[in-house]
Amino acid sequence: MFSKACEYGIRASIFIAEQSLLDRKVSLKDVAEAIDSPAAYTSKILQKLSRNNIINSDKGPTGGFSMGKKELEKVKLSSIVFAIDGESIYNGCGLGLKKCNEKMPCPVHNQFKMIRDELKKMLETTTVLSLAVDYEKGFSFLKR
Amino acid sequence: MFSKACEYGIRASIFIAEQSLLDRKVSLKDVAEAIDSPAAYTSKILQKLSRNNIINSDKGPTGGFSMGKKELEKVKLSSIVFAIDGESIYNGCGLGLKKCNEKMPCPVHNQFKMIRDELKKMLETTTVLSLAVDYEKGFSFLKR
DNA sequence: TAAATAGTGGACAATTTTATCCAATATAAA
DNA sequence: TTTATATTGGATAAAATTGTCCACTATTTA
Repeated sequence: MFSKACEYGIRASIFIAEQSLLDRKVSLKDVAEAIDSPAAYTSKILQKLSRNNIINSDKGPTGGFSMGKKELEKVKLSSIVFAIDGESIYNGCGLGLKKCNEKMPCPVHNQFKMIRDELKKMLETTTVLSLAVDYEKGFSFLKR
Repeated sequence: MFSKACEYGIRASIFIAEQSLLDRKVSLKDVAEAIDSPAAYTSKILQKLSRNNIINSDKGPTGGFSMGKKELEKVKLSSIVFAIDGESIYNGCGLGLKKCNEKMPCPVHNQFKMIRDELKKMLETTTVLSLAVDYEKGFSFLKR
């Protein structure tokens, strides 16, 4: 469904969000351990999220990654997916045709449209904050 | 959503099905041209479909690929996806966790389950035959 | 101002996926 | 039985994705 990079990105964001709720900045190492991902690769992904204003990053001692109140309130899963995987999830044809629309649809255009629209709605309405709160309560897990 | 191989596989199956409705066998070249895919790569995919009894393949002159009446009636998209991409679409965790279930869910487990179940239902109820019939009527396209 | 810390950026490596090439096999028709 | 045709299987190659390494920059604290 998503690229590995995107999966790491979502998991990392949830962890950073949760720690930010507790007023804690986290280091790259913290993140990689919390979500069980390769640190250096995760670093690249966090850079992307940072450039897209989804998370903050601060250098130097006492530095690390965090999310501000504003970000916590407004960041949806869709922002993360878009920042990392682009809009192919929404636009791309299910059968890989370059052009595929109502006028000239691939054979499964309508069937896929249904699913895709559901997915889109889900991503656009699910906040990282809500996922972080559940995670904080121990209702969900970021590794294993 | 699916691998490129799987996209080619679905498109190829629809084309072969449609031609079989007209009692025509098609060659690898025919398929590759009809769905605009690399021939040699498509060959590997057709082999996989053939071994999974989704299509027939006959060697020699007058050989080619085809689908029998039985196959035409029973082959669903799910069979093709399973033959090529395996069951990761159904089982795999949306966030890439090795273990993810009701007891120990990833943060988006339930949200993804909804979408995935819809997708599964769609794949399991959509026959290649129905897609081939639409394609035959000019309602849908396999390239561009 | 020096030292220690933490993210950044760029080059590089491994793996997986996608794609190509060609000799071998099977088969139909002449 | 020879020839032509079409798929098969194996080896390779190219491209994309995933993952690693290391020197550099920024920043805090002593």
